[in-house]
Amino acid sequence: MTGKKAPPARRTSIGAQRNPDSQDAILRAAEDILVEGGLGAFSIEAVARRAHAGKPTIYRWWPTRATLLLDVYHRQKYVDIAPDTGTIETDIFQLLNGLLEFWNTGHGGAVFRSVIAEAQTDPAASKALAAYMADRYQQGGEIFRRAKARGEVADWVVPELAMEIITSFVWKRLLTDRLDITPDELRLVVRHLVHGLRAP
Amino acid sequence: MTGKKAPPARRTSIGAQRNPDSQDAILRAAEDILVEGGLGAFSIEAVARRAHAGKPTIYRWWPTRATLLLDVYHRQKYVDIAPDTGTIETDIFQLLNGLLEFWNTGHGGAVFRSVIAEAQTDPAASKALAAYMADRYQQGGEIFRRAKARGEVADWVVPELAMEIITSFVWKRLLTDRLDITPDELRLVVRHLVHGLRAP
DNA sequence: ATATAACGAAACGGTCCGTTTCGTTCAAGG
DNA sequence: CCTTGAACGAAACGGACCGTTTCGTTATAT
Repeated sequence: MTGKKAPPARRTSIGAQRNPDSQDAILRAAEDILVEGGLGAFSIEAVARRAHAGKPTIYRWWPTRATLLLDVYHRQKYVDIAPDTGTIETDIFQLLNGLLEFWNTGHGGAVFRSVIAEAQTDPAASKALAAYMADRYQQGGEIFRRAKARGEVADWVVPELAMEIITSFVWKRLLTDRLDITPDELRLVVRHLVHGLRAP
Repeated sequence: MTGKKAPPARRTSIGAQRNPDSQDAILRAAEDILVEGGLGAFSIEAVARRAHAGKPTIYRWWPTRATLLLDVYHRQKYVDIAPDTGTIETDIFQLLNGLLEFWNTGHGGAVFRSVIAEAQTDPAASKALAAYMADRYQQGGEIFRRAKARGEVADWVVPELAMEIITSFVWKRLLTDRLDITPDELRLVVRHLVHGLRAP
């Protein structure tokens, strides 16, 4: 819960400039609706009602549903994408575990699911998501660059591609409502990824 | 393209029983709309218009949007989920390559994307998708059972989990509009999965 | 002091929702 | 053979949300 109504009375213009109170109220209302009712309940009308804001105010600053959604998403503060524990296997475990915790405990999971779903309909959301993911892969790829420098991972490993591979499993779990992964299960998954499937 | 209008004139009741012509027309119209306009264009109204069907006829047989969507999806005929080439690496390559071709060349990709997106909103769709996936993992897990019998993959590998892992990468690519994977790239991905990321 | 822009509220025409009402066509059962 | 009942397409319903416009108010920027 991020709260519902900060000013009890009517909020109004503060002159010829954007009202940060309105902005906050709208983003908070949007997040609350998304978490409580999912993407199905997420409409501009509903956000406007809950935030006690006018629809034109929302449309002025967020021209589409997707931009508002992405703004809610970006307000979430994220986990460490490139932990440095000294070994690649624990790095990956830590990364995925942090991601799962972020999705499970906060509102991150519900919001991110919605962004992905929106991207299946709205090309702008799709593009924004792609750009965001590319950036994450670039940053997170650091754990593989370090591991390659240590001689720990094979030289044919492409850091960005490896990042994409190791995160795709938890993506799928997020989208199929099966985020209840125990640390033991996660360790097994990481083992699959690091050591491969071959017999020793 | 599955065509648009089979009977040029008005289609009517054939008595106190379901009219298969109407059923076909509705499913074809639904698929066409989905492929042409995506999930955003997919409404019961639009399907009824295009199929020259009454809305009550659709609601009678498909109580929700999700059930119609899933029916369209299930009409797609699918690829071999458990190829048997003799080695696990080529088995996996063949499996993923078939999946990519199915998604890229036919309508399978567009339809499946929509099903996943719908599952983020509709709990019924989510449940149906989960059941379908569990079944696919069970069937596809056969390639790992065979490989374990050959002593080719490690004995700690869980077939169903391994299936989930190897398919999650292409899932993510489907959902982020990046299915343009060359055979070389795919081979590299499979290499990641089979041999792991470690240095030899 | 005036021009300008953001604000919330209310209302607009339009689309889709899910349902009901109608006249029809025809299989099933007495 | 003839009545009953169910499925059919069409049309219309109230309701929700869309994206936009119109309004009176507020206060910054010039």
